[in-house]
Amino acid sequence: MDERLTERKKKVLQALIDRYITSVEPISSGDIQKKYLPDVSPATIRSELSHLEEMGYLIKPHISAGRVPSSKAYRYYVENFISDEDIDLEQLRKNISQNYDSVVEIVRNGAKIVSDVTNYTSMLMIANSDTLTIKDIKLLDMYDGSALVLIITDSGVIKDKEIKLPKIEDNYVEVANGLLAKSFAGKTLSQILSSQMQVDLDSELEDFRQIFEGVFELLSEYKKSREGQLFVEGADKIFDYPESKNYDNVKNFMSLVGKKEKLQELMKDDADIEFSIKIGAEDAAGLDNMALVSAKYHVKGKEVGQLGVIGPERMDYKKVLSVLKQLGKIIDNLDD
Amino acid sequence: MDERLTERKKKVLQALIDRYITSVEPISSGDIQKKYLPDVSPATIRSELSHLEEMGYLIKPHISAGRVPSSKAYRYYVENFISDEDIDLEQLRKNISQNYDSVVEIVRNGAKIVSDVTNYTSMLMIANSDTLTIKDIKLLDMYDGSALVLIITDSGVIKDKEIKLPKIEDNYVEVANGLLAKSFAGKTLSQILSSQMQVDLDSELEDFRQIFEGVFELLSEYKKSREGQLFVEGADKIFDYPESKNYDNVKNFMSLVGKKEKLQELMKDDADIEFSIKIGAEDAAGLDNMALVSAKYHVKGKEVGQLGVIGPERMDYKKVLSVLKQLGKIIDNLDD
DNA sequence: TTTAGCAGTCGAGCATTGAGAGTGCTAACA
DNA sequence: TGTTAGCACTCTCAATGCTCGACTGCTAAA
Repeated sequence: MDERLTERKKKVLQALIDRYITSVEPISSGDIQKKYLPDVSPATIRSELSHLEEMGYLIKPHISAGRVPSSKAYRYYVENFISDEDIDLEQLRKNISQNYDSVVEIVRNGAKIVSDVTNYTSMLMIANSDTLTIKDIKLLDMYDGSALVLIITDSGVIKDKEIKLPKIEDNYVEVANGLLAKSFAGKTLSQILSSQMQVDLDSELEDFRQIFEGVFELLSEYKKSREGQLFVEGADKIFDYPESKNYDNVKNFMSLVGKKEKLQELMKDDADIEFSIKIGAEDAAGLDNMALVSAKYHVKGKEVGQLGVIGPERMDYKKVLSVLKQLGKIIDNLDD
Repeated sequence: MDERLTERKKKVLQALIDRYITSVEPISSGDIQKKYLPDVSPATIRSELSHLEEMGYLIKPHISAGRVPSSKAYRYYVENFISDEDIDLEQLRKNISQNYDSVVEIVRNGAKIVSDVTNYTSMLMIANSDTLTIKDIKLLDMYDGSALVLIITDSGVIKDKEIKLPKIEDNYVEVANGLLAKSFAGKTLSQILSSQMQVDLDSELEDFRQIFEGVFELLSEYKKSREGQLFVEGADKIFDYPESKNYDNVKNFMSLVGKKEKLQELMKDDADIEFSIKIGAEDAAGLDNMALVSAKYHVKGKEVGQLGVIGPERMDYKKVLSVLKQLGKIIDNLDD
């Protein structure tokens, strides 16, 4: 989009969006003139508006109403009108430190925090664990025919689970431990779970096949259990928006928020972008009149998931972006 | 409530409710006469209806409309008109076995299953862990200044976590293990976490205070992390109900479903009842025009949580109860 | 006790109306 | 060429009144 807007058109557009975001009612030429551009007449603004409408930035609900921003306008808005200075860091910090004790709690409650602070519906999706690296695997004999499997990973997470042991010979567990470490240490979860590697092991380590199969099963179960888990908070926030006056909006919103798979899909879409903003149905099917802002989260530099906000297209992008950014920093910078 | 209803009144009431549950529109005298009691005239039914209304079982939305059941009517209905025979066991079994492989998955997806099958919003709450019994606690030296804590409980759950070790002397971990086992084995989580016991230990085991404190912390964190976790599925189901035509209904419903604390409270209320049915605001504040059916869940005889359905007051109680009962049996009877 | 008949009540749907809000256009002006 | 005032036009919204249809409650008779 290399359409250039004149300075005045920019001003008008920004004024209209700013105003619309707070009032959520069609904005008229007189409105803008009074509060933002008192030096020109409403008629002038009308002609600017009508031009902006031609360019696709504005929509008229009907002929005798004011105008409303289009998705394109919001996109222009987030790209051009939002700067980092708008961020209110301290307030969020205070808010969080007042209500949450530990880091773990903050991460666990990420969605709730964001929803509380922004007053929009928000969601937290746990990153998939493909790049999780195994540091060590240990079997711990429980002396009752089973063993405890400990999987030590690079993100400090340890997965525990019991598996049944085959007939136990004296140093069976010990040997198995050595083999497991040798086979798995340093590998990522997805490397391990690729079928190729399974075949290799099958032929080489016949005696320990059972153990290995158990471990594979545990790993894949673990992976599955973490796969894109998604938590939604504040779904009822929509009733605080004026948009909820319109039944279809509520229904759309709710049916989207209810479909976790759909949300996961939306969140996953841009796995490689730090911040993603999707506005309206043109950006993602099903997002009619809605927008989704999401951000990656890291703990000690390692990606742990995504946090997102979903709300009406006219959401307060400044606020949402600043909250997501700040929370991201807070989470990433903590020393456990 | 020891009001006796005549046989005919019962018939009329049941007919009206049955009909209302499917049509969700006020039921008229003629309606009932035609489909249920063709041997008497509408006028007769009218007088019965007007009597039932006096008794508080029926409500007239307005004078020229038919009648609608009151909360009291639903209560009478679930207590008197539902028998166990109505249950359709096979279909549910099939449905579940088609879509889910393992028991773990069924438990994890309990809310989703119930929501899918009943077409109502449903929720799953994990039981609190007060009665969880510790079988053993083991420290596993990681040789990097920290140790892995393994807590082996009676429900096969094993909690894993690292804690920092104080200066390590040779057999420190070994001794600690002995002490931990001696102190904790056989106790329940709530026994351990009572402050009384902490004091005992403080005086007796000064050298290992740090370890014990670490373990206490882990246990209480564990408890907290499991405390009444609640998952809601199918919140958007309300849009399939005719009730959603009414904006206030939707809003009420959504704001209840959005408030997890409130839902937890409602679920916890009757912790000692196997099946609980709450109908309308008289049974629980905030439940206007809604009903909540919930049931305890057990795995191998041990309570693991509650499953509930929340929907309009006129929900299909037969179906919901049968699904909850059957799923309960399926979960309890499985051999891992 | 039951019933038929009938008057009475109310809601849903529809058309009509007037007020209010904004726009687009035109013609004049800088 | 860009800006402006003025005005006609369009459309929504809320209020009003109307009719139609659906039930009920009552009364009087069986």
